[in-house]
Amino acid sequence: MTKRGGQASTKPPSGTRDFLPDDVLRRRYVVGVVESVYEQYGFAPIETPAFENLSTLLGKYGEEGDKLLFRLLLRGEALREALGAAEGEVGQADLADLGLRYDLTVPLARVVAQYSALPRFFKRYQIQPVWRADRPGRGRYREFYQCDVDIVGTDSLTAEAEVCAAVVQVLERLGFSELSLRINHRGLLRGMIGRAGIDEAMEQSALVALDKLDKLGADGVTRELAERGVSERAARTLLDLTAGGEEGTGEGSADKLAHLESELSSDPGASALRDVRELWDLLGATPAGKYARFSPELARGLSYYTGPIFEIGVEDLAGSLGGGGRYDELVGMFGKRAVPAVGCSLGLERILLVMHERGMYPPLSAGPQVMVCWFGVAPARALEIGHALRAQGLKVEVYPQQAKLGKQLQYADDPGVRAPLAAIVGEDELERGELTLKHLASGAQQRVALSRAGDLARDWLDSPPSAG
RNA sequence: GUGGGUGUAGCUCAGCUGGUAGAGCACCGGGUUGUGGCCCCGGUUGUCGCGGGUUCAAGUCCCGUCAUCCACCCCA
Repeated sequence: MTKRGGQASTKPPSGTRDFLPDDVLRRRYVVGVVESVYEQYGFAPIETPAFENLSTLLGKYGEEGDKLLFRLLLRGEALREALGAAEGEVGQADLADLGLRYDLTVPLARVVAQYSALPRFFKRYQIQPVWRADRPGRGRYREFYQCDVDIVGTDSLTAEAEVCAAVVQVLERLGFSELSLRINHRGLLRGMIGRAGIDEAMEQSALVALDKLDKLGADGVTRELAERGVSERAARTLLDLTAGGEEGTGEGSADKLAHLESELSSDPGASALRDVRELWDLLGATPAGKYARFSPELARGLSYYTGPIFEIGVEDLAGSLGGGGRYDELVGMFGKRAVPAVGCSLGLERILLVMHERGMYPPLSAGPQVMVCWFGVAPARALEIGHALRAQGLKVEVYPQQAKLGKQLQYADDPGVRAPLAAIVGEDELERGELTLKHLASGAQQRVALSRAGDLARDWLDSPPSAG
C-alpha cells in the first residue's frame, strides 16, 4: 500500500529485504562454502527461471502449498478477454497462467522430464531464490534462497546418504557443531497411521499433529489429534509406535528402530522400515552419521515425498535449517517416464540468522584497502596515483572531492568504508614521486616511493605495524 | 487466516491524570589553512505511521487503517 500524497514507501515489500554491502558479503561467504562443498561431492550447478507455468507448479505441494503460490496476472489482451468472457464467476485460475517458483525441486523435476540427454545419474545443485505468499516471521520471508542438492536416476539409498552428508558438511564447515539430522520415511508414516486404525482421509491432518511431538509432548499431541477427530485409542497406538527409546540419543534411535521392527514385522510399513535401517547404516559411513536420529514422528509438509525424509536443525531455531527426502513420482507427474530422485535443501536465511545471532562469521571485508587522500594537487594527479596503486594490485578508492586532510582520513575510517590504509598525497609527495602511507588503526605512517607503495601496503595489510 | 505488543529525529528511545516536541548517539561547522579516533564550542534534524472523532486544546483519549514484532497455523 502506498502512502497518500504520492509519497511511496521506501521500504521493500513485507517479507523481502534489501542487502547492503555487509549483508551481501556474509551471504556470499555462506554461498561460497555451500558451492565448494557441493562441488566436492560432484554436484554440478543449474539455474531455472524465476517463474514457471502455473500448471507446472500446481498440485505438487499439497493444498497449503497451492495457496501460497505467487501468481502472475495475465497480461494485456489475455487479461481483458478473461475478464470479459466470463459469464459466471471469474476465479483466480482464469486470471493467472504463471507463478513464481515455490521451491527448486519441482523445477528440477521439470528439467529432468524435459531433457533426455542428461547423465544417467544427474547430480545437480541449485542456489536461487524462491517465493511464498506467506506471512513473514522470524527466519521466514516471502522471498528467500534455497540451496538444493539432488541426485536423480537411482533408487539406491546411497543417494540419500550422499545428500545428507553434503548438507551436514556445509554446516560443519560454517562452524556448526551440535546439529540434529532427523530421519524418517513416508511409507513408515503411512504404515503407522494404518496400524493405528486412522482413516486414510485424515492421514495428512494426523501427520501434522504427530510432527509436533517435539514441541507439545505426547499429551499435547493426543489432545491435538482429538481436536482433529482422531480417537484417543488410535492416538495412543500411534504414539506408542513412535516411542520406545530415550529422546535424542543414538541409543534411543536404535531402540525405536528395534521397537518398530518388532511391531510392524508384517505390515506395509515393514519395507519402509528396512529402508530406514539401511539408510541408518549407510549414514554411519558418512560425516552425517554422528548427527543422525531416527524420528518416527517427523512428517514434513510437502506432499511429493515418497520415501525417506529428513530434516536438519539446531536447538535455538524453532524451524529447520533444511530438509529433504525422496520423491520418486515427481518427474513422472510431467507425463514422461518415472525417474527416482532424492534431494535436500538448505535455507540460506535460516543459516544466516543463526550465524548472526551466534556471531559465527569470520572477519569479512570488501571495499578499498587504500584511500587516496589528496590536497593542494590537481584532482587528475590524485586519479593517476589511484590508478598507479591499482596497477600494483591494491583495491583503491580516491577521495572524490576537495576536503581537509583530517576529514578525508576520518572518512577512510568510517564504518561504512573501513579502508585500513590511507595514501596521503600533497605537493611535497607529488614532486618527489612519493606518497605517505598511513596505517589508520595504529597511526603508523611512512614516506615511500610510489613504485614501492604496493609492497609496503601489502606488508602492512599482512602484519599491521605497531603504533608509531 | 487468528490473538497480543509496538509505531515520536538517520539510529536507540523518553514524553506523567490532554496544555506550543526532548535526550543520547550519529551527522554538519569551528577550535586545529598537511594528519582522523579523545576533548571543547556551536548547529541541523520531525507531516509524533496514516485517516477520522472527542475537546478551547490531542504525541497523549476513542474508532478505523497501514506497517512492524511476538505467539498460533504452516514452513527453508
